[in-house]
Amino acid sequence: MLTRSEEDHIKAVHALLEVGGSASTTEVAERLGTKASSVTVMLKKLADKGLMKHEPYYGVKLTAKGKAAALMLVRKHRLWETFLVDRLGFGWEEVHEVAEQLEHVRSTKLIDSLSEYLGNPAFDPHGDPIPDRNGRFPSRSTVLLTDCPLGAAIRIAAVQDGSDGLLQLLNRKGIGIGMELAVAARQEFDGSVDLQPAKGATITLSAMVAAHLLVEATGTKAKSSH
Amino acid sequence: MLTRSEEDHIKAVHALLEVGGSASTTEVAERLGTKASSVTVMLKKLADKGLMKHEPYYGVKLTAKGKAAALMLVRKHRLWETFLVDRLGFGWEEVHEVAEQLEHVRSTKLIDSLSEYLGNPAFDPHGDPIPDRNGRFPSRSTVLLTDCPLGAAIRIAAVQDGSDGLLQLLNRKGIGIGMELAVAARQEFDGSVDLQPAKGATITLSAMVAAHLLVEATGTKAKSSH
DNA sequence: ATTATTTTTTAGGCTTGCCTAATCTTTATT
DNA sequence: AATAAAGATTAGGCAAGCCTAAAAAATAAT
Repeated sequence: MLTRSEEDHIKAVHALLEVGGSASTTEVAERLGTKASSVTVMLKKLADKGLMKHEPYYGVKLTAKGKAAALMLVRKHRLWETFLVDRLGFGWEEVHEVAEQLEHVRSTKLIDSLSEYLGNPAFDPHGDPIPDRNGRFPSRSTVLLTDCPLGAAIRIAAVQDGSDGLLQLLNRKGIGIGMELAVAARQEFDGSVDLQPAKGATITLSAMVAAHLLVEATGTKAKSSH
Repeated sequence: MLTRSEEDHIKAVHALLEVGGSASTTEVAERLGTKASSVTVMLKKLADKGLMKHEPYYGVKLTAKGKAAALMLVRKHRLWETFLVDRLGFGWEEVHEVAEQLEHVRSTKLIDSLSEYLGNPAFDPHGDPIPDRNGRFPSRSTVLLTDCPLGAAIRIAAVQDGSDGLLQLLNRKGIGIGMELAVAARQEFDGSVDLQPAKGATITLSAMVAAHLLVEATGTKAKSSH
């Protein structure tokens, strides 16, 4: 059985491999608020347990077993976030820390019951996909708002790596998951994007914010720019 | 801030003081599955933190601060049990272990939201009272089934210290919290009790089982024995 | 290519929370 | 009251996880 610290390390490695393709000792340490030396020892231990492949000085990869463990943690984390927001009325910027604790509770029955109770949601309040009990992700074709053609009709699908500050900013601008908009303009100068809701004022997002937003194209075809 | 182990010790001490009036080092150790020597050290540490009064060789008492901490743990435990049974469909004999983990999650907002979500229940699925956020218990006058006069009309209020085995036995006999019955007979020989539901066959409980059942008198007056 | 820098690993310590074994202290027994 | 038994505490160890400092390896810069 895994300790809490072991679970944290697996989750950190998995998250880093997801985005960057590599998970360095230092990066893992930063993410966990520990030191590289501690991480080295821990990764070695997890490698001995068969959860990772660790080539000293060359980084780590997760084994199938390690990946399954990571996905189960992601599943638990996102289901609890969904519970906190949908049922207990938390704001989406408040849930991370609590979910971080809840995800370590060990009970298969609990997590499967929770999923069912919530209606087996496929996406969490931030729009991130929730793996099913076999570790399979729901499929969906999304693209970064940054890469969206001008005039495209889109739906906000997810906020990637949303810090509390970013989520609060989106709250203030009135942007939420599932919201439908059109890409009205993009400023060459600073990369900022203007979004037009069906009704109401245009919303301007900086390039920095846009780079965190995953969107999916809606049925409506993109208009050519004018 | 308290560690998980510290919380476990406080809870054990509180539980022992509740029933027996005293909490010996050995009893605490048995309850936690550790050794008396470890408990001694831990209690001393908690005393240093101002949560207990520890007179070596003479036992411990909880300070106001310690008692508040214990009550908050009881509150969390019982609210989670209620959630598991009422919302996720767990059986009342399955919830203890999971609640044991959930009770250590730290978030005032979480527990208050959960309570509200559940309708601020005053009693958990075993009939045990749930302290409010200020540590106050709901009041109710109950008596052990063992001490109930013959002929009394009663309602099952709670199961005290119900092991999984006991709870399963009660399941099989069809006894549940809130059930209304009359005390139909008591056998001198073995102390067993016959209970008569409004409809259906008489249920016989051994003295050992009856000693775990807390009941409250219902409106109906007790008939004299015949 | 050699040196400098950055990154990773190893070595040695510290704290927490547990253990066993030995030493009190209190309580029971004779 | 003296001794035996039971219970509590202290002493010394051990594993987990973290740390700092030093050594080793990989990468970057001259």
